[in-house]
Amino acid sequence: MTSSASDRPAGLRERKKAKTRAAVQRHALRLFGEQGYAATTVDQIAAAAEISPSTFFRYFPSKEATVVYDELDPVLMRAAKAQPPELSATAALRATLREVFGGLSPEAWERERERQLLVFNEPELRAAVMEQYVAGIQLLADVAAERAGRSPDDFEVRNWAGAVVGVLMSAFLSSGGSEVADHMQLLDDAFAHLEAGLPL
Amino acid sequence: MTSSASDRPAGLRERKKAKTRAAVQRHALRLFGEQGYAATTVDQIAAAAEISPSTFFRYFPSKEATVVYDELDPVLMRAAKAQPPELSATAALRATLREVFGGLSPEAWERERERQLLVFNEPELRAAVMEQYVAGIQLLADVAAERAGRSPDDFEVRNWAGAVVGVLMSAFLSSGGSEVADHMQLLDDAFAHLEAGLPL
DNA sequence: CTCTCATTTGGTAGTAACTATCAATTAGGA
DNA sequence: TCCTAATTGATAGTTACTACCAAATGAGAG
Repeated sequence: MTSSASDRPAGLRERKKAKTRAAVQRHALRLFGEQGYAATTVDQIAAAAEISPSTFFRYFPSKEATVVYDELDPVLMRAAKAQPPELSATAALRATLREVFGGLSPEAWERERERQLLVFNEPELRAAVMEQYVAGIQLLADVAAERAGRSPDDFEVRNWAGAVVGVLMSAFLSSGGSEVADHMQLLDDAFAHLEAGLPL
Repeated sequence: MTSSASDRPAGLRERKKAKTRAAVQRHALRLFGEQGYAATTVDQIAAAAEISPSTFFRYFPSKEATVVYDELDPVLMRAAKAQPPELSATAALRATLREVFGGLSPEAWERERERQLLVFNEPELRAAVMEQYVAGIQLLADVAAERAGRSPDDFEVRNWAGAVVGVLMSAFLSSGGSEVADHMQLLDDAFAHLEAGLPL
């Protein structure tokens, strides 16, 4: 590689690939919504997107991946790292969520909501998304560790990350398909409750 | 059904079924350990247990189920409900875990540890187990709600359950295959940290 | 003990998610 | 314009899982 391919206008090739990828995902989500996840075959998705089934698997490693892929993860990471260091781990997290989700376009929100609705109702997908949450433990632990000047393997750091992810999971499960603003408020309340030691 | 089949010496039929079920699971776990989960086919398991592949699926709904099935869940539930009502939700949980896991036979421990090791190393299985954890949120919320005289849908109750499950997940992930006693101690420390509001 | 009936079993055929591979096409640069 | 490398489509296979039917087998009635 003589020059990084991560910038510049991007050749026709790259643009076409991005477009195909987006089209596949769009048709997949549409078909899942219309017929249900299990009832939709990869062949149908490929046909709708006008590619061969072989090509489908070149763009997505699995049928699940069309739903599970989360474009927000890197954005969240960057926002988290940019929080002022004097904030506590939980406070920084709350600020990050407010920042990223607050700055989301209405269409992005709508897509996100549809995705969640789908994932919520299909057991297979729920399992896949939970894997993402588990990966999230690691990510959160990394960020919190750096902020606190501790190791990501530190017991308390990992414990914090686990509890946070648990709270997120629970919030996600409770609010099957509720309103957006409510959801933000709910998360904020949840973290406040967590910081208070979860009194019942 | 003129009389419940849940007691009495149990006919030859029932005994045979239980034996077959156990044999299938035993061979499955053995093969998974020897060759890895993905590399072991259902046909191999069936052959080892001397049944047909069809019959395998009559005993277990999926290949996953041979590993994921958790015989401890009902025991935990009963122990949790038997805790004195003056304990806080978290204290009751800690007591329950100490009780159930403390009273486990060495063989049961060994089996449990092997299962966890397997699940820990196979992504597919991890996803399946996550589903269990999700179900666990509901169970915990139910028990805690009854104890606190609140609804299982109560926001704080669900939040507590989510955080607890998150802590369990994290502890489970951190300690890939450590010693048993250590694991108990670790869990206890984790819950103490949680009750203190997770200070870093 | 024997006959019958419901349950259990094995086999066959099929579907759908992937994987590996190879030949044909196509974009980009010399 | 031609060469090279990336992208694609098609073909053939594997594996988890389902639906179905026919043979075997345990349980109870006579």
